[in-house]
Amino acid sequence: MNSKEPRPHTGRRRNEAARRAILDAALGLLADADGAPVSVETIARAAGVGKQTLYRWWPSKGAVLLDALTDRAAQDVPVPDTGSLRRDLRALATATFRASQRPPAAPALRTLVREAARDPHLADLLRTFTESRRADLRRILQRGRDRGELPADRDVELLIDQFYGFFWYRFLLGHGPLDTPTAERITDSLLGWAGAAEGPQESSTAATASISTS
Amino acid sequence: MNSKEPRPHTGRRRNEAARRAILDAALGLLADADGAPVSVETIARAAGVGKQTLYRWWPSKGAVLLDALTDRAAQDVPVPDTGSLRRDLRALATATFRASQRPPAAPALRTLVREAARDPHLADLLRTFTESRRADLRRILQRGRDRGELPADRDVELLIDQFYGFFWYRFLLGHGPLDTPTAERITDSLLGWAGAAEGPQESSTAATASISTS
DNA sequence: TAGTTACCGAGACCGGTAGTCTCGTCAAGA
DNA sequence: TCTTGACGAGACTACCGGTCTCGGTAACTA
Repeated sequence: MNSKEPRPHTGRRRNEAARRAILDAALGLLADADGAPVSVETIARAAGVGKQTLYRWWPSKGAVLLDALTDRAAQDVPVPDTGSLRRDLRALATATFRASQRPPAAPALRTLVREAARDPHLADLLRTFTESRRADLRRILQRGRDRGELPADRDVELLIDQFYGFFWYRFLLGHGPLDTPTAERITDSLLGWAGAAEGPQESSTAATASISTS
Repeated sequence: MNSKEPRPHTGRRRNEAARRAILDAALGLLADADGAPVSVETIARAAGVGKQTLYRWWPSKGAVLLDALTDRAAQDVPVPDTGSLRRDLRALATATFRASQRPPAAPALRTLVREAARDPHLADLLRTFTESRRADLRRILQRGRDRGELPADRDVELLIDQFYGFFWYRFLLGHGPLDTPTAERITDSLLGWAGAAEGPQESSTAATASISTS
């Protein structure tokens, strides 16, 4: 028949409180146990919920964890558009580093990556997440190139991977700082530490002397 | 008593064939199942060996995997010392990228990192491995700085993390090339793309002129 | 040759996990 | 009141890392 007609919903509705309880419990556990894996049993128990309720709404444990994390940390890193490439990049770096450092994001994200290492489902989700961040940075760089702030022959993909590679490397290994001075230094390193402050720095030789101060 | 005297070895000796069989089986499984986890059972079965034999000689599964990988890929990336920073860095990048791409290293290393994400023991081993690579690069950069090829105010640790961060990011995500042109581009990007090919590109440091000829 | 020692393959076993399935219950609409 | 589907609870399967035990066997010693 015309089963196209979506049969009106009957029966008990989804319990929104349970959804929130699951996400909250997941985020809390992600944040607490730094590095230690978070089990489904633990999440369900902490949320006061049956495992089946969890699997009814999410396809895997990884999906729950990612959902719990992005649920809050979504808009922590806005994409700047100030009209200056260097300022945009510096702002993005600063916001990214800062968001990655303050709890509960830091331990949660670390645990999430560890889980992704053995959960292909979660790995996929995480890949699309990072790809969207890469796309944000790509837009920033291309705007800058259109304005002539970036030489046309610089490899944008290379720059993107240098930035996020640096970030993830330091974030996951945790052997070096990810603070505001670092954000400025990585910006200068990517765009050319010569002529850092402002103005086109061409004529490679000339500008160097003036700025290397800061 | 003088138990200091090491009692001469008695009893059956270690079976070298079993050792090799285990390492070969481990490497083969690491290489075959890209990303898929490798279980101890599988290794033991493939090597025709009891699990206990494996645990008699290695403290954990991760140790076996790392041993299997470094057993062969040890000296694939020699540390260059040509007298030119740019040439050294380019050589290191090229060798690193090349070694990471050719089988069986590539899938095996990827699997190894995934295993390390949930095996703290293996994570430690892998950390010391990467730290030694970082130390190699640090020496190269410091030699270059001593020769005046690198401005004294450039952050060496930042450069190291930019390089290896970029490498691991591309290697693990696999979304961009790690070939020879990329090795040259990342070198130029780190050392300054201006005046990349030849000639001194800045006036600030006098020494630069004399050596960068390559 | 006989005895001792320690490695060998095999596999049972333990604790823990992801995901499935079933049960009796409960809320929302017809 | 009856149907539907979500709910909490937890048993269950399948798998894995790591431990333990077993009978057998190679290498060395007396």
